[in-house]
Amino acid sequence: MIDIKSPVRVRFAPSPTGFLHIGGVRTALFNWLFARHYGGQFLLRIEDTDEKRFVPGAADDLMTSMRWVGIDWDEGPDIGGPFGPYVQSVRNEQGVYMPFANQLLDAGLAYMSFTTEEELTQMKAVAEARGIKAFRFRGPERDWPLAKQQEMAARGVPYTIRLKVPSEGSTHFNDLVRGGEDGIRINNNELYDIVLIKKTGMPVYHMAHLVDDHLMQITHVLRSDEWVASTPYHVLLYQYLGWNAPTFAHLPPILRQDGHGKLSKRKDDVSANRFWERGYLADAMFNYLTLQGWSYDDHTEIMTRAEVVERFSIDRVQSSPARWNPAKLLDMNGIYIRAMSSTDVAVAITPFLQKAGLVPTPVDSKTAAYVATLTPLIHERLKELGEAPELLDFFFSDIETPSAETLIPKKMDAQSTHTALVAVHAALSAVAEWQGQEATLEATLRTLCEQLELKPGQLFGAVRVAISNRTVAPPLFETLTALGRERALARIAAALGVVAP
RNA sequence: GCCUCCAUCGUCUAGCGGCCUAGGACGUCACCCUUUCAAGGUGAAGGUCGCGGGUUCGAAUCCCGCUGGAGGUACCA
Repeated sequence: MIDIKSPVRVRFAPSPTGFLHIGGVRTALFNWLFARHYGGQFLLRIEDTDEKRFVPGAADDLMTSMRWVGIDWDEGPDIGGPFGPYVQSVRNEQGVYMPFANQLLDAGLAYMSFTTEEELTQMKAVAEARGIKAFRFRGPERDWPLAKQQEMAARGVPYTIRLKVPSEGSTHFNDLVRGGEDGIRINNNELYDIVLIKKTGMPVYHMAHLVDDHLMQITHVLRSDEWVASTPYHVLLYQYLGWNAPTFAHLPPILRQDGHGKLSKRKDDVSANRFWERGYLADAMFNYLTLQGWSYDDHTEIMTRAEVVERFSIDRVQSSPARWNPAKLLDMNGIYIRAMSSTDVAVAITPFLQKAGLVPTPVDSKTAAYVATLTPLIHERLKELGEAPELLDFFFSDIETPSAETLIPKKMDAQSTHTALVAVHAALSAVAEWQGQEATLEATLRTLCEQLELKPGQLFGAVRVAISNRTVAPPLFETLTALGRERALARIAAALGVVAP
């Protein structure tokens, strides 16, 4: 059992470079769960130090995605907080980072590097040509006196500020989920002098996130697995700055469905907003994501938010990768949909019906009532709310008269189908009031089956196709009454024309 | 290439030295229910616990090697 000291402060710090994808949501979720379980704070910070990849609106989009899944934050760009602002570009404008870079410069733990990117690639190429397997950049200026560096800078030569990484020894850190008891150790000669401040004056991730984590009093860093390789730099930076490092926990990656590589928003259709667009329930997504890299025991899967918060522990976070499994998510979504009341489902599917043009916007009370009567017919058949329009469209709009091919049931021909449908039309016409008379209608058609010596499957099938122009539809008699006597009879009449002799 | 991490049914996972002839879930298949499709019920197939060595009376569980996979190797995060 890992002992976590309260109070904890954790954060999710995405960079606004596009839609938030499922992997990002999972990282945010685990941080949130950690904070809520241990009664600490969870904050959101926007890391927009990459001017080139910045996408306008991405920060808002990502907050929408997080809220959708049910992740709220105690401090953040939109709500502020005692350690704000929570956007790095703004913090940089306020001069948050430079003093610390200067502190390192003064202490001789960082240096101004005048080596250009071109020169660097050149140096790499030369090293490679000479057979040096792994080129680890250490700037020639690292041994210059600070005065000489400042002199160059004063002449207007562009420079970056690089961390002076030791060439010898090793750097070690512990991780709550990986590396075992001994933690992770890396030889310093595997490291290179990373850039802390770009020549534009903008801090790089390593610098910015670390300063912010310290200033914002972050106690635990739960982040994606891809950061373990750069954690040694962070450990070094904490030492150089004289700060205590937070506790690290690197979360397992979510691999693509084929297991080849991490989930990526470019190659995989996994941006969070895609899921609510298709009719995934936030609760289902929450529950599914919870299980990507964490488990409670050997059999419990369906859990409420409160239960997960109560049960979450970092000990049970998996160190091996999870794999994106849409089929499992789909199944879970179905479970959550079935757990809803039909009234709630009716409300939930309405936007999808509107989007499909089946229902007016705003929806009038009469249509809303109709949707409510239709919903029970498809409720348990729904795995994505977005499937509702295709399941219900024939209730809202005219159908194409079915072809003879789809209309004629198994082991029957046009002649017998025609005879059957004529009989159906007559028998059904004889029932004057259909409202609530599903049983009467059923009895009527079953009697007809006996008279015509047909199996229910055959006769019912023909009627189903006649009224819906589809072979798969909701239960027949509920469909009939929901459609209404007049429309249903008209459709049957139209259909029997198709198989007329 | 080098460095780091990871390794149980197709997939997600339980398992932290004897309860394991390895449990659950998704998916797949069969049967039942049944007017189609779902849902529900029952059941089945599916893992020599990546491979090879150790340690131990005893290993999926501990150690070593190998293999495989992932991540990193940017003035991106």
